[in-house]
Amino acid sequence: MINMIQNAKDQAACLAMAAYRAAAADGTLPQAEVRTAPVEIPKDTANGDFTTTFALAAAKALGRSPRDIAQALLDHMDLSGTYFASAEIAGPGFLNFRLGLDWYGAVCAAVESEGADYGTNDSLKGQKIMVEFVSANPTGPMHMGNARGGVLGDTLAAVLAASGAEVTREFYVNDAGHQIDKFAHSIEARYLQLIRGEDAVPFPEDGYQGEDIRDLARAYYERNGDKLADAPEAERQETLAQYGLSVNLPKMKSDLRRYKIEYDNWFYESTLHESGYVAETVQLLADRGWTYEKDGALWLKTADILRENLLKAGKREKDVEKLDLKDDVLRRANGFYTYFAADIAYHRNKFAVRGFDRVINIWGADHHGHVARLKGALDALGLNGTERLDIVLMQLVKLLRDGDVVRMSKRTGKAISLSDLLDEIPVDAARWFFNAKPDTQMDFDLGLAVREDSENPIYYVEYAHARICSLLRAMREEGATVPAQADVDMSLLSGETERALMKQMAQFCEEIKLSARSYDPSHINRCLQDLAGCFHRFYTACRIKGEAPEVQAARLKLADDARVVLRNGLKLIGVDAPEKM
RNA sequence: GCGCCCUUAGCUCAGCUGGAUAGAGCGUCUGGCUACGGACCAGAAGGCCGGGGGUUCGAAUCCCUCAGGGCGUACCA
Repeated sequence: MINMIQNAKDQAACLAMAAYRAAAADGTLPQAEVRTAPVEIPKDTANGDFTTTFALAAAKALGRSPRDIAQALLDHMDLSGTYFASAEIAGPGFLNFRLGLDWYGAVCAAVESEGADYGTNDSLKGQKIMVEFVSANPTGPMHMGNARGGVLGDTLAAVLAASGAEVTREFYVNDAGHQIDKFAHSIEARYLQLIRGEDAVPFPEDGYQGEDIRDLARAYYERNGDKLADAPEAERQETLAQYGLSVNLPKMKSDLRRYKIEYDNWFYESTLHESGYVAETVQLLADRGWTYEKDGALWLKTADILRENLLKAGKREKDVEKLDLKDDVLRRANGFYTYFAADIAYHRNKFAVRGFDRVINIWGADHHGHVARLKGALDALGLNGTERLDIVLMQLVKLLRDGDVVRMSKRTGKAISLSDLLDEIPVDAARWFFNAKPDTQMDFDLGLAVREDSENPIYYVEYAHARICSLLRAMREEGATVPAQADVDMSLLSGETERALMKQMAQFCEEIKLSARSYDPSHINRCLQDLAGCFHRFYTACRIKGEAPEVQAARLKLADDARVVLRNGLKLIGVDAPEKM
């Protein structure tokens, strides 16, 4: 919970504001409405640890040059008892602060006192959030897109939880509807082909062609023989579909577990249909006047809903007219509900029944046309989907092997599945690489991911952790122990590399918060890479073993602190922190 | 056609709510341990931030426009 970056920023802002008030009080600066002093970290830390642009921003309102304002602030500022050792004016009017030893000591103290919880914050405290991700069709194996979505969802859930939210990870099982019929028809055809011969039974035109369908039919046949051959068609299809799901779902669960993803809940679409919740939800939309019948089907007035939302969001009327918005079918002429209807019911359930404050879905970018429609439908139900439902769209993955595009698995000749991927590369490498910014198209190089050298960033980070563990082992053998922070003389850790390391340890807290806020946990990867770099540089510059006892103790403590932060960060993204490599 | 996303170093990408000389990693080149793990470290070269306009003290960042790439526009899921 302790975030020393935030604390320092707050303090710098207070100092600047207090200085301004003092300067205004004695007439050095004119009185004006100035609410806050923005504080940031300079790009080039040679300019200081923190800076405020107060003087630049207020120049106009105060009618003075930025440098004059900054000088007046400096003249009215008292740094005693603060985290800062000095302040100075630079450039066009920046006021730069330099941190003192107390701040660095506070960072190390926070790592010591919080341990495995170090880095967490409470910015989302009290919020009940669901992250729904992967939710792959259970009619076949999971593919590469699911690999990326799996990591993103799982890691996003982790940083949200680390920000204080009560998080539920959910998998939505599409075990109903059209694609299950297709699944049933496909297995049925393969099953009957086994009994009557390939030529005697036509395969449905839009059926699933994959080898896995044949495998399911064969497995059922081997276990149960031809007992379904003369059964009524509906019963045969239902039995085979259920059999297929009973094989596929455990396989998906085990593949995901192998990927280190554990869900809190698997939610079955079929339950929404069986309980009448889909029908009830559609009825509710009808009651509210959002539906109409045409050509035997029941339609949702999506166009009206979207138009209203767009105008509310500030779009111009003529731009909205150009969009050619269309309505959606909720119940087909054949009486069956569409996927969209079920999806509305599912999301109504998340908010209205299970009481989530916020719902985040990870979707492939190819579904983006669906986003506004689903949000709008929830708005129409009075559930404020526009505000409370967030869809993270992830661009698709282009798979490469040493620079060449890979489409098919060498072994099976089919699209690469999640389990193929994990056969080829270590799970930690997959998790590291797929934790990338969702909205950029991504090249994933299998050759790079398995390479165990400096080209592969994951080893750089893991190596830092293993190196520290190795040091600690060696020191333990010599009888040296990691001291308590209270016994560390911080003035012995005032070198450039030590300071940089401690600052990066503090920055970790910010990155978790930022990852949660921006729904982009890849900040953690970069932060860890930087942290590992800080450690390696410190370790190269500063010997530990054999130094004077107080120096050795202080540096050993710092190394151990770095180990804790590295481990916490790797845990967030689901990568092991190895003690040896 | 219309809409959404993307474009920063040779490659993969950072750049948070506009701030100082646009940063990392890899690759390339040059260096560095008889001492804690060289899977490391130091240094160098490498850029009209896709093009063009605008907004302002100040733009990679905000607005407009053009170009290139991806995706979508179903009584599919």
